[in-house]
Amino acid sequence: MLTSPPLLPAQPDQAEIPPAKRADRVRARSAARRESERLQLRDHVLQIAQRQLVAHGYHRFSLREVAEEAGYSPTALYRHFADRDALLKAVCDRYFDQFSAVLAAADQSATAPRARLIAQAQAYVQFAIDNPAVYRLMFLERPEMGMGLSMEEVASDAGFGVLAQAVGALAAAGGIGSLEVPQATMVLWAGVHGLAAMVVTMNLLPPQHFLAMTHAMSVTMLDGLQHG
Amino acid sequence: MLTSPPLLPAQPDQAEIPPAKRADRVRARSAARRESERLQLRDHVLQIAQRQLVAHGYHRFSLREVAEEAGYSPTALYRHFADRDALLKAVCDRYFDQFSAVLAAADQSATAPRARLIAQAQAYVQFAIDNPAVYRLMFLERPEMGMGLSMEEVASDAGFGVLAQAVGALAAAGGIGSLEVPQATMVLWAGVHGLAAMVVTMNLLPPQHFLAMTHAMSVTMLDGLQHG
DNA sequence: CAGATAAGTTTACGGTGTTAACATAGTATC
DNA sequence: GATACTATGTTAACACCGTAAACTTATCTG
Repeated sequence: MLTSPPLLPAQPDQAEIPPAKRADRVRARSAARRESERLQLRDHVLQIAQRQLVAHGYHRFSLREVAEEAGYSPTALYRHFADRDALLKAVCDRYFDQFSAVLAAADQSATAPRARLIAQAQAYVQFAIDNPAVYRLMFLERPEMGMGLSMEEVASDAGFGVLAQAVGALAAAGGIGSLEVPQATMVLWAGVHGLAAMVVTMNLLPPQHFLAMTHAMSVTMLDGLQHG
Repeated sequence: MLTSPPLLPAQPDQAEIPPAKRADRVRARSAARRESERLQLRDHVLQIAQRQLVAHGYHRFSLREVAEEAGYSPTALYRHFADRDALLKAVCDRYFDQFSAVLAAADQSATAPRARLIAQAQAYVQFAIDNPAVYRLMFLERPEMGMGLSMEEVASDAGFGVLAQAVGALAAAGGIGSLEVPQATMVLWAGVHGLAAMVVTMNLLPPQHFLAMTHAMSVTMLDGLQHG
């Protein structure tokens, strides 16, 4: 919000500002600018990496090719990422945020716990249909790179939180029989994850069928939980 | 079934056998022996490939290293396998037979359809626990190599047949509500597959917990099918 | 015996991730 | 303001990888 900007930026009265403080401010802003440039570059590289991952899949994904498209020498990326897997993990993290948002949106499309969970399941599998290479990277190819997801990582994930909360609401409404909430949560996740994994690793059926099967699986599990 | 074998194999009377026919027999047996040697070598290589796959996983698996351990030059294996993925696919096929046998054995450990299906699920996940790298190769890394499993391949698999038959028996006993048998079969498979996939790609929980969860998931789905 | 066929080797090509040594620009310090 | 330092690149090099082509050698065939 600048007030009636002149053609030339107003020169601050240098006499009123101690030179030392001004130097400090310049230094701070310079550092901030460099940091921002660094982040911008990182973002640029990640965007390219993301597209190449989608295009070629995990094991054709090439660090050198990313560097070339980004306009760097092959080894330049090592200043920003420890190694190939670190770069892919960064792509992964970015998608986890997006995935959580998708699940949260689906969750808010309904109010009854049962309907919320069904909507989540549909959105979950739809995400896998839309981003098969990404889903594989996020959930299936973890052991090929660094390491598999730990329970702590999952528990702190926003998307898992959305699921866990809906299951809690279901339990509060008496929709869960003998199972504990954490177990019911894992069972529901595993069931939908199984369908998603099939979508992204096999050529069994056209995607629409998998959405129908997701519905069937959801209601089957929810019925089973209620009567168990 | 040889009758009282002498110390030395009986020499067939050469005078009574036309030389031409004997030559034919020698030729046939020579071909058979060569074929047998070829299969034996193939088997040997597959055994080594199998161990290295388990040790290193899919994407560290190296054709050259297999050749070295088998005592061949790197390119020799191309006489027996089209390429790296063909070799891995051969390993895969071998394990599919073993997997089917495991499922069939579990199926026969019970008589009631519900109990048969629960036993199958337990054996299924137990197999994944015992052979994580192999399970990944068989079901999760198909797109990285040639191509994903098709519906025809699955339908013709013995293991899937065991499952489908048990689901058919369950339906005959009135254990399935509104779902069709094929859909119920896929839902059950997908659910258990989801747990197995988690076992072999994540570090969420110790394996025993997953066996307990497999039981919980099985009964939940079976209950849901019945009341659906 | 001559020729075809199969199995295996050597050599070579283009690709990969990654390390080490060097260049350079921008910043901090005296 | 010269000097040292740090961040960010580069180039060169290493050790792999899968795979194709040409060559050698043994075996079987007519």
